Amino acid sequence: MNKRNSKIKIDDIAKIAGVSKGAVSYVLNNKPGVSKEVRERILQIIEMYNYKPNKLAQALAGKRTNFIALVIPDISDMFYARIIKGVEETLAKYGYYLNLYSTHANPEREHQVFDFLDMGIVDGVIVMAYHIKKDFVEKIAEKEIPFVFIDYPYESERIYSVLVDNEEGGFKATEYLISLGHRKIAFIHGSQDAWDSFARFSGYLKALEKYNIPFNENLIKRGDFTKEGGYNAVKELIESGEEFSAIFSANDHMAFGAIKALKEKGLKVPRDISIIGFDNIEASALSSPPLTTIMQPIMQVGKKAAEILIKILSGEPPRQKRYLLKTQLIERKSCRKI
Amino acid sequence: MNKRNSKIKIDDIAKIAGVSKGAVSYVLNNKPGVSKEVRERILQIIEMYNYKPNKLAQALAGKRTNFIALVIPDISDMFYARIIKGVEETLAKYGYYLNLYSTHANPEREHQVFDFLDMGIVDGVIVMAYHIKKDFVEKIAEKEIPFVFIDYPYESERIYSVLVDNEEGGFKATEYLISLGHRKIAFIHGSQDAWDSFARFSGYLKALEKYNIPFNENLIKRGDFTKEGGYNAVKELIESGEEFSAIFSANDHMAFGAIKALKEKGLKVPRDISIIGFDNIEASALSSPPLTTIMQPIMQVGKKAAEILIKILSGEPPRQKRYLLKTQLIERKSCRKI
DNA sequence: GTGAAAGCGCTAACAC
DNA sequence: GTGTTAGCGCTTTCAC
Repeated sequence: MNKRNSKIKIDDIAKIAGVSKGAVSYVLNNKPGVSKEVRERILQIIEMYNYKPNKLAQALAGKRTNFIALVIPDISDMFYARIIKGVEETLAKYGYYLNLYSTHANPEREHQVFDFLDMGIVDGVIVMAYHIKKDFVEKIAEKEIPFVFIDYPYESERIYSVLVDNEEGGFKATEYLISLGHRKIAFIHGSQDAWDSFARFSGYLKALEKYNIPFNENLIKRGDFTKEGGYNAVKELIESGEEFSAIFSANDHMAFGAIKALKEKGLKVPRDISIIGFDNIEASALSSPPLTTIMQPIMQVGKKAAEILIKILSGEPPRQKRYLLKTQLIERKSCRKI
Repeated sequence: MNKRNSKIKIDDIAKIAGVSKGAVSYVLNNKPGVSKEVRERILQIIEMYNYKPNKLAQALAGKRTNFIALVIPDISDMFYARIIKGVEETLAKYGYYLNLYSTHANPEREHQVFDFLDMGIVDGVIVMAYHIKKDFVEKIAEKEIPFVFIDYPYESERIYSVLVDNEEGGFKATEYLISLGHRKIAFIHGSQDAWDSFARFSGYLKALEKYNIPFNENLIKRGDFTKEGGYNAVKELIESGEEFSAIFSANDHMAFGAIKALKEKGLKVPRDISIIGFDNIEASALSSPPLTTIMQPIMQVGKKAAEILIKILSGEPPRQKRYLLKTQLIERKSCRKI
C-alpha cells in the first residue's frame, strides 16, 4: 500500500556510508559537523544512488516546502497568464515552486483558498481575488503564513499588496487626449462594481480638472468591460446627440465595440473620433486602426508580488506594504490631433 | 522556529473530545470504527475549532497529497495556457490541486522535472517537454509515480500520451484546398526538427495522393513557425517562378508572414492565392482577411491528460496508452474556390 | 467500538 | 566531530 516503498531513503544512505542519518542530513543541508572526508563519501553515495530527499518529510520536520501558492481567477485569460508568468519566473529564480489555484472568480472558491494557509503545504500565498471582503482579509492577516495580495483595493497597515496605479493611468490617457486638442472627451465605464474602472475614471476627472475642462455628465456612459458593452454605450452616446471628439474607454475590449458603433454611424477612427483604450491586449496592436492604449505592467505585478513574498520568507519583510505600479501609454493610430 | 506552533492539531481535538487521536483520524477520513455519538461530537469540535489536518503529515503517513504536477514549456503562451486550463479544470473537478512547473523549453529544466517524481510531493505528473529523448522517458516509466505525456511523438507500450492528430489535420487542410479546386498547393514547413510540422506535411502528402495530384518538390518551402519565416519562405517561392494557387502553412504565424509577402508582390488573398493555416491562434479571427485554419483541440488535450492521470490514480489505469485528438477545420475568408 | 503505539522520512538538539 | 534520539502531525494495525 505504501506508494514509495521501493525508494532509497536517508537511512539507506547512512547505512551504506557507515554513518548515522544525522550525518547524512547535515551533508544534505550543507551544515557543518561532518568531516571533509565523510562528507565527500556521503555525497558520492548520494550521487551514486541518485538519492532525493523526500520533501514531505523534510517539510514536516520543520523545513520549508519551497512551494508558493498563487490564487488567480482564470488561467487562460491572457491577462492573468502574464501575472502567472511574472510570478513563476521570479519564484523559479529563487528556487521556489509554483502552486496554481484557479478560482474562476467563484466567491466560494476564493475563500476556500485560505485553507491552504493551514495545511502546511505552502510557505506563502499570493492572492488575486475579487469577492473577498476587507474584514475577511484582515482577519486572515493573523495567520502565521505570509501572503501578498494582488489588486487589493483597500489601504491597509497589515496587508501586503501590489496593484496597478489605475488612477494615474486614467489621468495619463485623458491628458494625452487633451494634449491632442480634445476637450469633449467621453468616458466609458467598465462594470458597475469594478473599482479599477472607477480609479481610471478618477484619473479622468483629475485630468479634466487640471486642464480646466468642465465635466459633462452626459459624456459618461457605462459598459461592462465587454465589446458589446462598449458598442452599446457608444451607440447610446451618439444617439444622445451630445458632441464629443474623443473617447476614453476603460478597457480595450470596449474600445473595439466603440469603434464598431462609430463605424456603423459613419464615423471614422481617428479621422472623426479619437479613441484610447486601457490594458493593451494582444488584439490592440493588430486591429485597424491599431489602438492607442494604456499598458498595464502586468508581468511586473506578478514579479513584484513574488519578490515581496520571498523577502518576507527570507526574514526581511519590506517596510512598505502597498506597491503601486505605473502604467505606460502605448501610442498607436487611433488618436489624432485636432 | 517552528512555523506552525500555534496551530491546533489532532491531539488537541482528541483531548478536547476526550478520545484518542485514532478516533479523530477515523472521523476525518470517514472510516468506520467510531460510534455515532462520538463521531458527531468530534465533528462538532473540529468545526468549532476550525481544525484542518496538516496535509504534509497526512501525506507522509501514507496518504495521497492530491497534488498533480504539470510541466509545460511556457505559461504565458496562449497555446499552453489553454492546456493548463484544460488540466486545471478537470483536476479541480476531482479534487486535485495543480502544481505548475514551467521549463521555458530549457532542456535542463525539462529533465530536472523528473525529480518531482522522487520527492513525494505530487501524486502524478503531466509532462509536455520538447527536449526529452525517448530512452530517457522509457527509463522514467519505471518509477512508481504515474505520469502522462502530452505531445509525446513516439509510439510506446508503456507511456501514456495524448496528442493532436497533426497528420489528420494536415490531410484535412489539404483536402479542403483541393475541394476548392486547387491543385498547385504550396506547403510551408515549420522548424527543422518539428515533428508536428512533419506530421502535417505527411497529411498533405496523403491528401495529394488520394486525389492523384502529383507531388512537386518546388512547392515545398521551410519556415520556422515565425511570421518572418513564413514571409521569407513565400517570397522565395514567388521569386522561384513556380506556379501555385494555394498555400498550406504549417502554422498561423507563418501564414500571416505569407500573406504579407504575397501582398508585397501585389497578390491578394484570397483573390489570387488561397491560404490555410494551422493552430487557430487568436489573431486569426481578427486578421484581414480572417484566416481559414485548422483548430487544435488544445483544451481537450489538457483535459484528456488529466482524466487519464486521475483514472490511473483511482486504480483503474486505462488500457489504451495513446490518445490521438482530432482537429477541426475553421472556415473563414482566406480561401476561395477556383 | 476504542485506544495505544508503531511508523512515514527527515531535522536538529543533545550527548558522547 | 560523530552518532543517538526525540519529535514533526497524521494513519493504521493490533490488542483490548
